[in-house]
Amino acid sequence: MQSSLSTFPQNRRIAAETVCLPLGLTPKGARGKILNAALRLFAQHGYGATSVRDICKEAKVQTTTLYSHFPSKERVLAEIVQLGHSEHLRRLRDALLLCEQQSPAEQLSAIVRAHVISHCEYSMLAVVTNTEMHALSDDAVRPAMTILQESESLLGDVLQRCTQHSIFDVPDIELALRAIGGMGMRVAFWYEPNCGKTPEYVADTFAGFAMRLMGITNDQLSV
Amino acid sequence: MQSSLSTFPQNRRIAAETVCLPLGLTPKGARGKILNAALRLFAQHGYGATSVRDICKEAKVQTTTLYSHFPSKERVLAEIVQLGHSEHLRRLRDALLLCEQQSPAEQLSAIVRAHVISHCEYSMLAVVTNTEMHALSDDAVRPAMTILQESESLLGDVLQRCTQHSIFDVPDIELALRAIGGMGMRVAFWYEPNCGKTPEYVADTFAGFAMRLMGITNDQLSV
Amino acid sequence: MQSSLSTFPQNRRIAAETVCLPLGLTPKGARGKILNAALRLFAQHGYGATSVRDICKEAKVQTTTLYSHFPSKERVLAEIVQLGHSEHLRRLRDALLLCEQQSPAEQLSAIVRAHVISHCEYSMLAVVTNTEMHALSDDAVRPAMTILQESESLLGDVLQRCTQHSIFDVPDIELALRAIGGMGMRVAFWYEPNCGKTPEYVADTFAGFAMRLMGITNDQLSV
Amino acid sequence: MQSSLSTFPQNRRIAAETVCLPLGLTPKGARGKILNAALRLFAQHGYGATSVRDICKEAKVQTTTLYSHFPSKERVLAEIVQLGHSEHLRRLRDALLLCEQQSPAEQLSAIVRAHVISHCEYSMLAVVTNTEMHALSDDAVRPAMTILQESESLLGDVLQRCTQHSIFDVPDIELALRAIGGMGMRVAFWYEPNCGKTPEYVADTFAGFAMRLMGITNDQLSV
DNA sequence: AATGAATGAGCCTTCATTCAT
DNA sequence: AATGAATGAAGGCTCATTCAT
Repeated sequence: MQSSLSTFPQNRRIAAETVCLPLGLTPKGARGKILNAALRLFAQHGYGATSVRDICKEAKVQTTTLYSHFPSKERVLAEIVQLGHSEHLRRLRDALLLCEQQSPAEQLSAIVRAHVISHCEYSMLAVVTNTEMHALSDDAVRPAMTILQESESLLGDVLQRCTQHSIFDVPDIELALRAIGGMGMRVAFWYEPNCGKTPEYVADTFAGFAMRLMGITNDQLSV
Repeated sequence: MQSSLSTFPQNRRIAAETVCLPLGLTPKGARGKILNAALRLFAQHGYGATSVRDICKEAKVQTTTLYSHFPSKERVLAEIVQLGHSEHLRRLRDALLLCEQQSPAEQLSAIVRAHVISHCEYSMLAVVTNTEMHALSDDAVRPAMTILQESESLLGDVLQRCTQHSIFDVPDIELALRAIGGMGMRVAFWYEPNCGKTPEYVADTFAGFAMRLMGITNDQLSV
Repeated sequence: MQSSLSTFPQNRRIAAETVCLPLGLTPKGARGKILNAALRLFAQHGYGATSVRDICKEAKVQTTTLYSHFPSKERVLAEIVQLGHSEHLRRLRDALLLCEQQSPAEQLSAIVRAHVISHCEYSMLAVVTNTEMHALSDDAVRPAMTILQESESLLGDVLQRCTQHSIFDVPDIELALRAIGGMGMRVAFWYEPNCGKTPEYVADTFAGFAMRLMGITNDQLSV
Repeated sequence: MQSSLSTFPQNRRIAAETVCLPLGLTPKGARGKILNAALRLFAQHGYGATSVRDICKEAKVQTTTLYSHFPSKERVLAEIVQLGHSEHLRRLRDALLLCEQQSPAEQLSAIVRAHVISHCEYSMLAVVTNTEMHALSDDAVRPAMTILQESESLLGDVLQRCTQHSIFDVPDIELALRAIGGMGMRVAFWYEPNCGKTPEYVADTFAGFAMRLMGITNDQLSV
């Protein structure tokens, strides 16, 4: 078991190295190169430890080019954070749409799976989104914060619906929400494509964890 | 349910505001004032966004005084990180020592409780310890990393022992470890003394979550 | 005779005040202004006692402008030192080229004259080049050192050739080299345009000194 | 011949490494240790590049101990410079006293010998004395300057007396003074005990050089 | 859009020095 | 004398950003 558990692998922040922005959401040209470069550097070294020069060197553009695409370094981060939360919300929503008519248990499973998979696939985005938000000013975070709260409401609502079915039995729904949300968020820090597990496998397993945590047993599920 | 779930409250990083270093571990005099000030600022704004001048203003000492106690800003962080991991490990160890002779289930409960309580009580320390490690050089992280891995081994060993009892049923012990560890770590970000729940209550609830996650039911426990 | 002999006049280091970089070698724009300012300040107060801010104030540029032209304060000095040694070597070479076919005595006279004149005309450069080299790191001095040794070899070779003519009579050629080199180097410290002597006059006189020092008499010369 | 001529050996400033303050003039106790340490460091790295902490570490005393012996770092240098010029003057005087009744030629030889020998034996002192004087304030240099001028007058007077004898023939006595003084001063930079020549040998040779430079021939001398 | 030079604030750190003890 | 902690100024250097071109 030993160090396979290490939450901070060699680079002590995020295990993944290559996966960056969701392809569909990456702008073309300089803008996209800058966002991808910034994402990687923010994820690996943090916003504060990354200079505009660093970003531009990584993106292979001039320093001043960045300023013709973004008004400030902060806006680069804001864009990434926004993009991260948006994509996350979109995934949760899409997952729920596919099982609207099904049982709360199915919905719980679906939303946790979506939550986990997006933290595996866009781990860099998730790490930056979750750990560098404090570098943004009040005005700059507000939109991202709104989206974040919507995502949390989505999960919260599912849990709420679960409590209305007797097969669930959860002592504190708020804590359950935090526990399920938290275990999924951490995935972004340790998951990496070569870790031997597929995103789907991790997602299935974590969905099972969430179900159990909510007081449902495998036996009950399979019934 | 609403925004009470927000993982990033007003300061968008850590909810707690006052609790700092463990009392027993705080050095006397300027050294202690500096560590506490740095801890608070690192927790709230991050290492990179905190200047030595900021720390000294908060600690009400001169910048040169800081340098007569620490050789560099990096060493201030290193000391905090080390202290955080040490205290965490100590708590896990102490908790396990008290139930050495008891069942794996009791041990699991005890270690998760210790894990969660220390993330409630020393939330700032936990946040810095877990999110600012990447700012340290290889040499500076090494000792803290060693302690961190020991803590993880401790929890991993308990989980391993659980699998040898038929009342547990866990599909992937490594993922269980990450899930249990992760949900506890996130506690530091949202817990704050006035949130309406005591550390003990949160700890008990999370210990229950962990137990369920490992496939044990309340019924089985009470037997 | 009195104090006109003082080797350390009013500013106790170098008598000259205005002459700076060789015109032909001065880069245009900010780079040239910085080099000239640094040269004057290094000559007058030394490298260690001159701050980057001092240089920039003298050059009337921002400190950051300096850093867009030079990677460090050390490189500013390195550039000056290199430039000084290069120009010195060039002068010695040019002088020798003009009398390649002539007698060793003519060559000795020519090289000493060149040595002295360049120490008169570029006295600041010579002072910095000769007294501030120790502030450079091993890597930074190496190129300048190479040029310096080439200059010394040039003079040494001339002396060597002199010994093969019976009109010369020198007990220790190495010491003769050091004496002739040394008396020329010191010129940079006391010579200044208003001292009442032209560089040519000083050079002629010192060339005569060198000749005598090598054991040749005026009588023999005129023969 | 080649690099044996290098005026800036490996440490690029002074060849000598061990010889420090004249034994007889070194104060006992902490004061002496501090002066010797400062001398070595000033000689090797320059006054500006040597910190009070450096001096104290080298002298193996506390930083504050220095301040109970000297009012400032500048006074440490002032003391060394003064001591250097005093010792130099004393040596010139003593040498002249021994040949007061003899010919100007004997006197010239004697004073040049004393000049050179003291630059060999106290090379560190000479280097600091000659290259770091500019770091002193006007008030702090004045006494040393007075002594320096006295030394120069001593040599100047000897040269003056030489001109009154027809065996000498010097075109410009001021330049002769600068040449003879200068070649002797440079000795401190390259002489070191293991260079293969004794101070006496160097002194004799340089005295011969000075004599020739003044227009006197060996033949005339031996007559 | 893109370029190269420039800007001014601020970074971490070290300096010489002082003061109670 | 000697100590350890403290002081305030200044050190070299990098930052995000702007502006003519």
